[in-house]
Amino acid sequence: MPKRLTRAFFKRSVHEVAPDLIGATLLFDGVGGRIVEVEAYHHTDPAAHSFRGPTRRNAVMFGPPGHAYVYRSYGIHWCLNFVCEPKGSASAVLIRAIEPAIGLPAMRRRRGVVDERLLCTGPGRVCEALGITGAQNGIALDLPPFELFARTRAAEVVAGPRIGITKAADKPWRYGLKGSPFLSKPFASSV
DNA sequence: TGCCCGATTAACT
DNA sequence: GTTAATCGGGCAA
Repeated sequence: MPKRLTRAFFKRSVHEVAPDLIGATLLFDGVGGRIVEVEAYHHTDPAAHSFRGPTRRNAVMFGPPGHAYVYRSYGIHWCLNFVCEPKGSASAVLIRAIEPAIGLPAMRRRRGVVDERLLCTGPGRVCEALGITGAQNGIALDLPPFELFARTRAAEVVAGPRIGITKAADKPWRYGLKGSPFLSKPFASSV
């Protein structure tokens, strides 16, 4: 049986937690799969929502680690983050893609597509497939309906520049499972 | 207050 | 390749 991730797992820098999440299993209300792509947003990072201080939207980022930060992107989509580091540091990991494994019918119904590669490849798609909305903003990651399990085997993690940002776009803070067909975009570097 | 832009996606030409 | 959908935050006026 895989080991559950506790709140202590998130009491570290996003730059440690983010690569460790690759290969971990994320379930929401019994639906989900392995995390194959994430991005780290440190509070000193100009691209992070928390960079300019607390607002009503990003308040959860300034709270305790091990909780979900869910925000609306482009006024349309929901994006799921895991808050990291000691309380107040305001750093988080964006969940960008999942390999669908459990609850495929529910994901297909919510997404309105059949192709597995279109179910959870992208931050907005992950939330739609799992049924996550702003209603889940601030809830704990170690309690239902969330279930998180550590990876059972070592994962080959690749890193590269983050997607869809203009500030600090050169920083290689996007992490992925090497060779996964469920990445939202391929990683440039091989080997 | 008003205007521009953004951690996106799907549906166009 | 481009563009619409749609809203919170930052910043100028």
